[in-house]
Amino acid sequence: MCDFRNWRSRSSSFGKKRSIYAKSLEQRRGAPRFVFYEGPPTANGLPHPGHCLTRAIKDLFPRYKTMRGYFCERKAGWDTHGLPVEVEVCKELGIHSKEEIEAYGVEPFVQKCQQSVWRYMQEWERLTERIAFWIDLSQAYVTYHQRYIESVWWSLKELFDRGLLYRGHKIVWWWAQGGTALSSGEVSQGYRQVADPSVYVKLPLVDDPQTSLVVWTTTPWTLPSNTYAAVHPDYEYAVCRDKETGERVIIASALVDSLAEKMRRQWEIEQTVTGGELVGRRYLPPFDCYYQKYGNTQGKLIDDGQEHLYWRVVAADFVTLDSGTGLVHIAPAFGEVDYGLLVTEQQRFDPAGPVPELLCAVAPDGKFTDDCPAYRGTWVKDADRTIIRDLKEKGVILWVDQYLHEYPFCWRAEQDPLIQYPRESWFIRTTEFRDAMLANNAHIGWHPENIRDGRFGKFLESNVDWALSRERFWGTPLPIWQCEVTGKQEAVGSYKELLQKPGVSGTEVWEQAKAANPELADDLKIHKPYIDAITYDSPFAPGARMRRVPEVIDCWYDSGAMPFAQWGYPHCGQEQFRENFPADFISEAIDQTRGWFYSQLAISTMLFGDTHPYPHPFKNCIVLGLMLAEWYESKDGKQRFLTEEEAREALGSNYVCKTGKMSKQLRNYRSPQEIFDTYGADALRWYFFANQPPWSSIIYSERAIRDSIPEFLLRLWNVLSFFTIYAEIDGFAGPREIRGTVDQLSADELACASTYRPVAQRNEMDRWILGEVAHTSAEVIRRMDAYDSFGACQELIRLVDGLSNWYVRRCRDRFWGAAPIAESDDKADAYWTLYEVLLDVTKLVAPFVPLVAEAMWGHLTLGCGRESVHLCDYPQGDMTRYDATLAERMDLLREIASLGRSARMEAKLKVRQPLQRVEVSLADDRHVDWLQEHDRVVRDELNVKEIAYNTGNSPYIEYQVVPNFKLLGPRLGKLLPRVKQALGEADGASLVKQMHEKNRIQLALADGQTIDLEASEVEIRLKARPGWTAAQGRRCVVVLSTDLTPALIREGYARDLVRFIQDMRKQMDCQFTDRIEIFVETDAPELVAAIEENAEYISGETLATALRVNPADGNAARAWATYQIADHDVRLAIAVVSPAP
RNA sequence: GGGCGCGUAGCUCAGUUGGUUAGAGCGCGUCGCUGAUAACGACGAGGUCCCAGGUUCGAAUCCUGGCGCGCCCA
Repeated sequence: MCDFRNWRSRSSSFGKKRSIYAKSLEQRRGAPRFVFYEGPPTANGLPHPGHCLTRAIKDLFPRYKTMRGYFCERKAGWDTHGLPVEVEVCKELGIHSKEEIEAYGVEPFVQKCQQSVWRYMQEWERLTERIAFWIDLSQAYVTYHQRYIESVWWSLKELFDRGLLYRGHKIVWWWAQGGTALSSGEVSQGYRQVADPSVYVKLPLVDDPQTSLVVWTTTPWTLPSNTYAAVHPDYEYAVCRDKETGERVIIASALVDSLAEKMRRQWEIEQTVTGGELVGRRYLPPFDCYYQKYGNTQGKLIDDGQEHLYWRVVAADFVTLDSGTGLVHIAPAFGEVDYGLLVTEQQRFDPAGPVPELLCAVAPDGKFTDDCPAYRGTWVKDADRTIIRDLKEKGVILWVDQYLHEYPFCWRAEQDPLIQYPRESWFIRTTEFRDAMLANNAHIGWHPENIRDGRFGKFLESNVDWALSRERFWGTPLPIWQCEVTGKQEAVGSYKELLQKPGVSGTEVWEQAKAANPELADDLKIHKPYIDAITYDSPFAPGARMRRVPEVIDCWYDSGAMPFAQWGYPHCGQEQFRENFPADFISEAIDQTRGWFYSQLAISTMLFGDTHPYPHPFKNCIVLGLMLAEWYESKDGKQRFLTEEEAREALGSNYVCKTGKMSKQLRNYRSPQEIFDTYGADALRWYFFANQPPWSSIIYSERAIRDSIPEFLLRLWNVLSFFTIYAEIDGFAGPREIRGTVDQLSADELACASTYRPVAQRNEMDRWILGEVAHTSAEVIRRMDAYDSFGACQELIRLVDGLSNWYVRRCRDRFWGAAPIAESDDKADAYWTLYEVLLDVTKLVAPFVPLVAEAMWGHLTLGCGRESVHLCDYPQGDMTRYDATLAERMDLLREIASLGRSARMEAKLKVRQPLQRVEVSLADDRHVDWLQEHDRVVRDELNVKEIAYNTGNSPYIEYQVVPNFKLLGPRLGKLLPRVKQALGEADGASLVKQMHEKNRIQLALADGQTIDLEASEVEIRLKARPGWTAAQGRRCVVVLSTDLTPALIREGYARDLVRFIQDMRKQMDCQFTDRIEIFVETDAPELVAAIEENAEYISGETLATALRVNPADGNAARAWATYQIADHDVRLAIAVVSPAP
């Protein structure tokens, strides 16, 4: 007998599982590949529940495809570079800034980073094992390994040589005091509300100095670097004459009234123009520091003609009317969109001549440079006040007040405001591939589909060049060496290539470090600072040296290169790459849209777009939803609990249930480890798979996980438990009875057992459930092949429900019979059917719940055949076994039973009370004969003596004929409501009669028109007439006869008695096979009569060898218990006469 | 501010080209079963399908506009 709790803690040894994984691969070698790419997690943080979901989904499909016959290798990978690693190490060292790292020493710092990467490796490996994620950790690719980096280098050299890598500016959030850029995460931590000056500045037109553009800014210090003024080309602008001063200002028409009121001016609109008409007008900037030099400089446009480089009106779609004036001061050095505008302008000019440059009067330390002598050396924020004063004197300030807004400060130095600042950066010209990427994207199978044209497609459409470089330490070094004299650059594709350069030197730095500390990982030699030491002779200038540029690259590039870099391609692994490109399947959470999904697609499109047909590098991607936590907290939010029980204990009813982001700080979720220990990994897996489509957000709720167990896992396990109990009793040893080879225990193999009979010879129930299994297999395959794991789970749930609540429930007595299997075909059939179903179900669920399935396999195979269910083929679903008509009939049978129970409930007649008769009225007569032949189950289920079926007139029901809207809608259109009405008003019975006789209905409408309706165009519904104990469904009505005869009542008493005896058996811990003697004492003659009349039935049900009513030795010492039947006391005692062996 | 997604039972969610009684599980209630038993089963109550317009013979479903929530990006 098996204990359902066993599988919870069941966890076979890692070593054994690994070997089965290896075997599962080995036996598919040479088969078509199913290629899976592992998106590399970072192992320098603890895994959390979200990772469980990704790992579960990533495991499901490879397991499924392997069982389906594909060869699916699963190579693990680790993402190891990047800022998070540096931050961890900084925390450990208690330092923050880049300067501090440099003071500490780049060499020891990088060494620490390399070690830190593996800090939580064990936890990751344990999670991977516990959630039964089959992946080859021993062959994992690691992004800091030399082989990996050289592969990345090769790709960068390709891009460089094709002119796709360039140096430009990137506007970053800059901590001037610390001299470092902050990541967006860091920036968002530091926002707080401040009051900044709000300044409206006049920019007089060059050709009409009495008229000024008006721009608005909250950062006056950016005004010396002003380059353009932007308008929205579609907005209307007003030229307003100030009635007091006579001067004119230009602002957006929509804002004239509100601004005039704010500034207490009286403006009269002289003229309106569109933004487009303003484009090209020149103005005088607020400061002349650059104007003196460039004020009249013109450049040659690519489309012929000349234009002034700076201080013109330009068009920009990002201009809004929400604040300001509808005209925007553009300082490209200090704003990302501003910079974008400059780039757009630059592209209009012929690069042979002068082109607009980035005007930046501020140094990296946040102080003004010589470009702006008036404020030289002043910290920009301190200069604001002086700037406003100077501009006032100059008469170009229209208005000044204060503006409250959120502004970011440095999270490590709270008094330091961040500024947007241009840094030199390397870019990849991804914008050139925008259309190619979109074309590639169009071929990808996204799940859910909307990602393609939605979030991901939209992201691609607004593509900007990839800012590749990072001014950091721990990352893949950018493989570009630069001539110290000419500044000319070249890319290097491998370490070997580097060493072969002429006059190479500097390798000794690494060699010495390694000699001093032999423990150092060899992969470090290709990292900073060792790689920076390597220089060689410049091919561009005699005597000059080539030195590496100092940057490392964005670690997203690392992971995006994994389709080839995991093999070290092209330096090695060319064959592996060819065989494993592109991937059939990847999966990550939605936050990877701009991360790994993009980096992979972008790199692959650029490198392999010309040589490989789309899509690549992945064909299908399941985009997972975010995982949310659920917890309970006190109403003031101060106390938090993970379960409702804990909350209730501590707070009574003063708690609320919350769902929200998972948070390490809040500690609002349970560790996956605890869930595994309590409920088992499969419970978690099944919850993830079966409770919602993977792309909807998932609430990680302990309660929900627990509650999801009974519906499927426990139910399935109980069926197995039922089977094993009786298999033991009857000595049914399935696999051992097979003469011949026992391997996967397929139908062919089972057929070799002497008691196994062809399915066609078995009864309806057996054929039905085997058909259900076949049908479900086919459906599960269809859905899994479409990456619809949720739908597949629904099918499995349906199957197990039918198995447990119909097949086993209705077939129990077949297992209870006394005859040995060898002598009872029916019993043998029951065993072989249930056995085969369980085997197939075990295989079907194996990819979903591998641990439970493996335990089931063990119980079913008794050590015969394949050692693991995971080495079996997935059941294909033998559809010759599926009889659609039988399935429909069985469905109807279940519906009748259900309606019958409903009717009993209404009449308050418990099932133990037998009834003489039910009437079943059906909408049509297609299945009547069959139902009549097979109604034993219904009689049993409803405890009735007879069932009468009818499809004609019945006193209990009336007919309702309704149109088949789907068919008639297109045919009749507007006529349909009238047809519906006419059908409703006509006499249902006569319509049905007409239908039976002519197979069509002629319907007269109110206006005299006649409509001809075919049988398929209407639907006949049944309705119980009021006053009967009846229940109605779509297809039938079940009516109960509630008249009880004395004999029926007595039979009900007997069933009551049986129930009490069974109760006593249970209390006495009787074995299922124990025989007993029953003693009954009662004064009620009708009970005595009932017992005597049904003695055989009572003894049979309770395995009694003797039934003594009011025995002569009534006072003998027995364990009497008193029960009540129909208000009479009944005293009962039982004694075991022959215990089970 | 922009993009994407989501609003369906007390809770968590299904609902496949629009078709007339909107489903499941949990929870709740009533009852049953007691040879699957530290289980199991049935039945029931519970819905303005966020709101308002529109398209249509017909809308939870399609369109438009609101409102609310979430994520991503500014």
